[in-house]
Amino acid sequence: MSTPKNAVISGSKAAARMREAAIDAFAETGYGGTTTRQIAARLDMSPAAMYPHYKSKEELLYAIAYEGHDSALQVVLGADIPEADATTRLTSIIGRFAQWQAEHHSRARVVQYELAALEPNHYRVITGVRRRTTQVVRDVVDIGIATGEFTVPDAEGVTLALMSLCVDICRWYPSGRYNNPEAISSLYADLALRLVGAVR
Amino acid sequence: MSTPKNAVISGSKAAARMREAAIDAFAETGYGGTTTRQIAARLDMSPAAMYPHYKSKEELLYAIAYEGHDSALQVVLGADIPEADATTRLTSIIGRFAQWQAEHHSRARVVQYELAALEPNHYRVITGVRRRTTQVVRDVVDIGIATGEFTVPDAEGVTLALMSLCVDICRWYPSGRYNNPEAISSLYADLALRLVGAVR
DNA sequence: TTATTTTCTAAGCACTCGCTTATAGTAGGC
DNA sequence: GCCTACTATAAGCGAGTGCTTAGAAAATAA
Repeated sequence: MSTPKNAVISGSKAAARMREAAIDAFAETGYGGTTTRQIAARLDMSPAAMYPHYKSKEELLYAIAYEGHDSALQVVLGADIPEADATTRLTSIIGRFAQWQAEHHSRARVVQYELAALEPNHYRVITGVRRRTTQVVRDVVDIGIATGEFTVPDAEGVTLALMSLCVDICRWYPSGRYNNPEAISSLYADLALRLVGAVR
Repeated sequence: MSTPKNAVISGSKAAARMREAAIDAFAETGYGGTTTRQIAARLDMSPAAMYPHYKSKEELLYAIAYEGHDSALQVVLGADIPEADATTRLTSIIGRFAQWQAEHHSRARVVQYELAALEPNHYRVITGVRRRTTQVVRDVVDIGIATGEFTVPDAEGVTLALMSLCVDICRWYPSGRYNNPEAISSLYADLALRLVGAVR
């Protein structure tokens, strides 16, 4: 779970609504291009309404970024099937991760593109969570190489590409025929197997 | 060429310096998070220094976005080898396009991530240029499928993935061993051939 | 109920925003 | 030389910025 174990995210209903409003606003106009008044206005509240819940605009972004990255990590961990072969595992992990990026494309955009606005200490926490998510994929790639299921000259490069491909979904989704999370999921599962040269 | 054929980009030396300063600033703090005063300060100029060259902050962004997208299109067109086979063409195009993204990662970030701040008319011009760039890749994918060089169940999806993969470079570059444009170029050329299932 | 804590608002502070205006400096053509 | 066109500045306008304070309202606990 993500909610109570760190003091980062307030459990209050109003705080959650503020985060949702902020996500929409940040996704549309960026962190620097969004004012705290605009966020409050989306909830028909006064300009000061954010401050009982978050000490600053940056703390609000941090709460959003932490919740989002932790959520993505849980999705990847939950999609893994440790007892299955590497091909099945990679299909499940990338399919679900890509689906999450599509389903939550506004959230994903804020969470992944606005990190530069975080304080150094906050930034470090977020990149730590992100590293753990990447490591789940990397481990499966390594196992697939070891068992001979995958043919990969460069595990680091391919892992980078797998993550990069999924993360970029929030920049363009939806587009053309790829306008629903299920279509994304199956496309990206296939692309992932191609990238690792899986025998099929 | 990109400079004189449209009135978008001023040929003046000072205007070019303003664009460079703005690119660095926008890449670091985003369009909304950057002030015109900060841009001027990078050139040790007064807060009003931008206005003889650009009517507004948005016009400055538009000039940057247009120049950047046009430059990327020229790179892709220049990398194509129409008389060669599809495998060679795709290798050249994606290798050079990815290399450009790495070499110009600050510029690429502004050009690709800050488009939402453009006026609708300006936005439309930019997406037009982007569509032409994508079409170059799409055409080669289609030809490779037709000649049997590539095995692709879904040309639209694979083209989307090829572009997406390259565009996302500016979000993370440099990283680990992938810290120079040549390494990016060869990695991405290989990844592209994997994605299209090229016979090798 | 009353007492306590939490959540919100009205008002406003010190400062910054994009941009305008009026003017000074400067480079090149004649 | 001098005119013209361009490039820059100083000063400042109206509006908006993140955030603070004091206190009202609302929810929760006793």
